[in-house]
Parts: sequence; C-alpha cells; structure tokens
Amino acid sequence: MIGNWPNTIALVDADYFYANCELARHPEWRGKPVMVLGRLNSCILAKSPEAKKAGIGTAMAAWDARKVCPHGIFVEGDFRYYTLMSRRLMEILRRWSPVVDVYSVDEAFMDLNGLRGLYRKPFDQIAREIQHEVHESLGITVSFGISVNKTLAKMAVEINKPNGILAVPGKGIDAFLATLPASEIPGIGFNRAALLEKFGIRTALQFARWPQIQIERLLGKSGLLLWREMRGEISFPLQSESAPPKSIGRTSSFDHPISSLDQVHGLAVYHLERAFESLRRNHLLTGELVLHLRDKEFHIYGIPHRFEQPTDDFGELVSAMRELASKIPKSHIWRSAGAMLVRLTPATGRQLDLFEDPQKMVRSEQLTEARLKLNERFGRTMVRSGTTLLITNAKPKGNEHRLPIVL
DNA sequence: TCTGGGGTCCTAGGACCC
DNA sequence: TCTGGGGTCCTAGGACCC
Repeated sequence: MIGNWPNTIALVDADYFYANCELARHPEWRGKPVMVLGRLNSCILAKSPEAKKAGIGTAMAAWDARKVCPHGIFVEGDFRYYTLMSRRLMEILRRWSPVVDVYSVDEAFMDLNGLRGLYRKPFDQIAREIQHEVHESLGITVSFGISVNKTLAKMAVEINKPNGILAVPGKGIDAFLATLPASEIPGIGFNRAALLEKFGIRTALQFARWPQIQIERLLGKSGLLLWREMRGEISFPLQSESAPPKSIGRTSSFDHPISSLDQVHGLAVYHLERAFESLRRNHLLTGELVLHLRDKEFHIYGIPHRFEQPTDDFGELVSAMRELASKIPKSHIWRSAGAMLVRLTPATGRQLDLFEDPQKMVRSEQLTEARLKLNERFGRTMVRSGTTLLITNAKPKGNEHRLPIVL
C-alpha cells in the first residue's frame, strides 16, 4: 500500500473470539457449527462461521439455537480462559507497536505510525505477519482494519472478516463511505439510524457531507465527534494507559421471572460479593451502592445508597444492601437483579474517621482478607453470605463436593 | 430486538441559590 | 413572597458499545 498516510491506526479484531478460542483447544471441532453459551445456557454469545451459516443469530436464545442447529456443538463459556487468551493476544500486539489501546476483550487499536519505516514493509504486509504470528502462537485468527482514525479503522475491519485485512487511506474514505449505510457507523445504533433516516440520511457518506450544525442539532456532541471522524479528522485519540473503572456492576437473570423479595435480595447479595471482589482487586473504594433490578417488561430500576465515606468494607456493603432490599417496589415480577458500585476512588491512604472504632475496623478488615483469600484458592463461591443460599442461581460450580463457608 | 452481562458517555431537567 | 433571570450541581435514564 503506497499512499498518503498522515496518521495510521489499525483495529485488530479477533474473529468470533470465544468460539475461536474453543476451536484453538478443540481442533477436532473445526468445520463444525460451534456455539458458546452464557451462564445457565441462556443465549448464544459467540458462534463459528458454520453456525452462522446454519442460521444462528446474535444473542439468540439457547433453546431456539438448538432447534435451528440440532447437531451443533454447544459449550458453556469459559471466561477465565478467554481472558487469558486475550492477554496473550495483546502481548503479541505490543511487541509490534508500543501503543496498543485495548478496546475490549477481543479488540485493540494499534498505532502504526512509523512502523512502515521501522520494519521496512508496507502496512498490509505488517498486518499479514502479525496475523501469522497470532495464529502460530494462539491458534486463532484476527482481522485488521487500517485507516486514519479509530472509527474508520473499526468500520474497515468489518468488511473482510474473518482473517481479513482492509486498508482505507485518506483518499479512499469517500468511496468507502458511499458503500455503507449510516447505521454501520459505530455510535449510530438503532434509534439514531431511524432518526437520520427521517432526514434522508441513509449512507455513511451522506452523513459525512451533512452540514455540521444540523448533525449537532440531531445527535448532539457525540454525533459531532463521529461526524468529524467520518471526515478523516481525529475525535478519539489513542490511549495506551487503561483508565480505572468508573463503576463495577454484576447482575444476572433468574431462571424465570419471580416476585419473591427474598430471592431478589439473595441474588443481589451474591452479585454484591462478586462486585466487591473486583473492587478490592482494583484497589478502589466505593461511594455508592446501587441495587440494580429489571422487571418482566425490561424496565430498569436502580435503588441507590450513598456512603458517608468511600468504603471497601464488605460488612458495610451488605448491611446497606439489606436496607436497599426493603425499598424494592412491591408486587412486581422481576427478571434480573444485581449490585453496582459507583463513585469509585483509589484506595490509597484511606482516612480514619474520628468516630470509627479502630479495633472494629481491623477485625472487619481481617475477615474481608480471609474471605478474599479463600475464594481465590477455592473458587468464588467458597465463602458466601447466608443470604445467597436463598437462591438457586448462586450454586457453586465445580465445588459441589465442598461445603461452602457461610457467614 | 422478545433480549446476556459488563460497561461508557451524554443530556434534560429538577433542586437550589442569589 | 405567585414572581424574574441566571447560574450551578446533581440525578435519572437514554443510547450505544462489545
């Protein structure tokens, strides 16, 4: 690829990642429809190209998928393994470019500026070699989209999947955008696409050519940022340092919608423990706990509790959750429940409240540490709050032979 | 779209102040 | 206090992403 490249960014996207990871460790499944399911075999999270060909859609319910593709291979997701594979993928990318901006478990932006001179190869050749190295080391395929900014690179990667490469240089942007509907612009979802349609904007190129002021009126600030990227400018710079999370949430659905407040509380506490462990691992304090609920009609409720001081004390979180549970609206049918920790701050040098009892704090701290260590060694559900025994979803997995320690 | 779980960012509008 | 304008802060919830 020769041409004018004022700024060059690649989006590396692992193809059908979870399913690809399963194929990497089960080569005997190659060529067959393979589907990765969420917890409780709920819905399809990833599928091999053969499964897609058989008519399996995104987020299809598992029971539908089994009807559509009765001879397919169904496997429950193993997220520890996928996370490990993701880390190894990112390590390989970092060996090629010092600036790797991890976007999700299966995608990363790479800064390619200067690499053409460094490796004395055109960009597409560099991409080919990275694909080869990833396949040799991990057994999975990745696709490359190469362009002048993040949004265009992301749109380019979708075209030649799997194991593809597509480069869109500055001069080729308009021709590229003319072929795509506006809904293919990441950031233009179902609702915004419908709105644009009303104004006669159908293709990505029409979007890019629409007057700035009108785009801003229709889609606000975020629309304007996208509009600039469609014109080859940079709204979203690369960031190689990953920012600490702003919120930590854990939720899940019940087997079937329920009305029992005890069960809602139980599931919320179970997820509170999971969220709490992530809070500790990230060395953060939380300033607010939100009991997160979703009813039968998919309506979302959040019941908040603010702490006087940011905390990472599990006992304090559990009693706050108990209080929140008493505020759950009555006579609703609930579909999912969980816990969200927000207003996160770094846990360095926590202040000791004057009125706080230091001994009590130390004891609580010791209990928390012991809980974390046990769960790390024996799996998450080794030490649990008694409340979670009220629910069926929170049964320990793989540890059935052990008796959980209940607090 | 009939739908899983984990996130981020933006905006409208209410509460409150002078 | 029935009546302005202007500002800030905060919250809920929408929209989007993988």
